[in-house]
Amino acid sequence: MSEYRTYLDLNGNPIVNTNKIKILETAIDLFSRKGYSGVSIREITREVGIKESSLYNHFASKEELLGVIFLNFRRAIGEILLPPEMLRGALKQMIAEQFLQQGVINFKAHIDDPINARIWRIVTIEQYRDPLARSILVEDIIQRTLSFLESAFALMIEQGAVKPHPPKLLAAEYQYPLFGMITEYNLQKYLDQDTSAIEQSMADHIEFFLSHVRTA
Amino acid sequence: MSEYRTYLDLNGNPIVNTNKIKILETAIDLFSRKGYSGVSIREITREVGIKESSLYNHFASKEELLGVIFLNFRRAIGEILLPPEMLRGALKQMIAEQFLQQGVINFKAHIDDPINARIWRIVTIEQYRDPLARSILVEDIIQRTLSFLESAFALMIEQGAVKPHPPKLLAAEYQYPLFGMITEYNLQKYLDQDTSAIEQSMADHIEFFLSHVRTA
DNA sequence: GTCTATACTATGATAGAC
DNA sequence: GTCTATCATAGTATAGAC
Repeated sequence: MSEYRTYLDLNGNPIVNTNKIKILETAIDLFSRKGYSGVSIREITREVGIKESSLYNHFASKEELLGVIFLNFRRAIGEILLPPEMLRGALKQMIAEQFLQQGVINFKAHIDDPINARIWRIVTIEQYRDPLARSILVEDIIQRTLSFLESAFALMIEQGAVKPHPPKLLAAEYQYPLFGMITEYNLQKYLDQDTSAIEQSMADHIEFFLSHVRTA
Repeated sequence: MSEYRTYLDLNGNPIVNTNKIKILETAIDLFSRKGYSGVSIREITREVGIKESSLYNHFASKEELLGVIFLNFRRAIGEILLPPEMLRGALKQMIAEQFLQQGVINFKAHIDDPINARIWRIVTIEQYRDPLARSILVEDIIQRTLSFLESAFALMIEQGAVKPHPPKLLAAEYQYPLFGMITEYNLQKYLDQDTSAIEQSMADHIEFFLSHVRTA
């Protein structure tokens, strides 16, 4: 259990009760391995060391438990990308290469947190069953990243750092390979396998991409 | 229900019984929307119009039912790619562009079949819970496609059609974006949404990729 | 906030008649 | 091959004592 992470409840208040945090993190672990429907309240509470009925003192239902997990994941995702209003300033201080590499560093910091990695897997598993999981995947992850990058590439073109391709195309060409590789990275971490090959692929991709689009 | 598709059982024999086929296709539909653990034998048999006990005349267990689904998906996946021994011949008759576009056509024919699209989703959902789903995803889909493309690009370089980048890098640069886009395509089809934008992205990607690697 | 006790439903699976 | 009947277990959730 991660000792110092803070979770918020559905009202936006920090969760302080130790057992409530234990329930959350146990559920995150089990859901990420077996899926929401594959895990029972009994199994969660057995692992936490409390009775089933005690769980309902903290969460109104199994579904609310998942809702709280997703709420907190949305917060964590929000921290991966720079706020759009800081984009122009950041690009003045960094060359394109640095900017994109910093993006990968930010992302790695996010996904190398075991809790985040687990919830990322829950989102993948539940995307067809649960509209909330789906909206996190589509809106908070895919669309938000692509539109952020579209703005970034538009600015890089404006600065003359990148050849004048349509920014949307550049965003797609840059990011879609990373989405695919992240999926594989996350699966390999789950299996405790070596991730150096796929990490190298990510670095190779950025280099390949930049070698074809940068003006220098 | 698709009337003319043939399924094989675990012994490799064709399944002829109508109800057994109905069970399979109902399970494929329900598993793809709710996940394996989210669907009960009762729900499947209710939809088929038989009693629970009758299902066990066709499948020894719920797990065997999923196993038969996956077995048949492996067969279907096998038909997407050209047999490796036909690669050299095909590349003599087609230019690189035609070859890659034919690949996308083959793949679209596969994934536009509703049954295949559903099982593709089941594989995604079950990849962390079920080793068989995982091996289909990793070995039959990802690794097989990448190593096929690696051979293809090596031949294209040999023919002078493509610039001499490492074939493995070319395969990754070409295919990973498509994996990401396919995931999105499959989700949009599931939601009955318009897929023209993501299809255009696939076409744009191939054009962008080729414009940077082809020698002509 | 946690417990015991309990309600009630849903689950995967089987036995045996037809 | 399908049915009725049944089983044992596991599922979510609640009431009320401490």
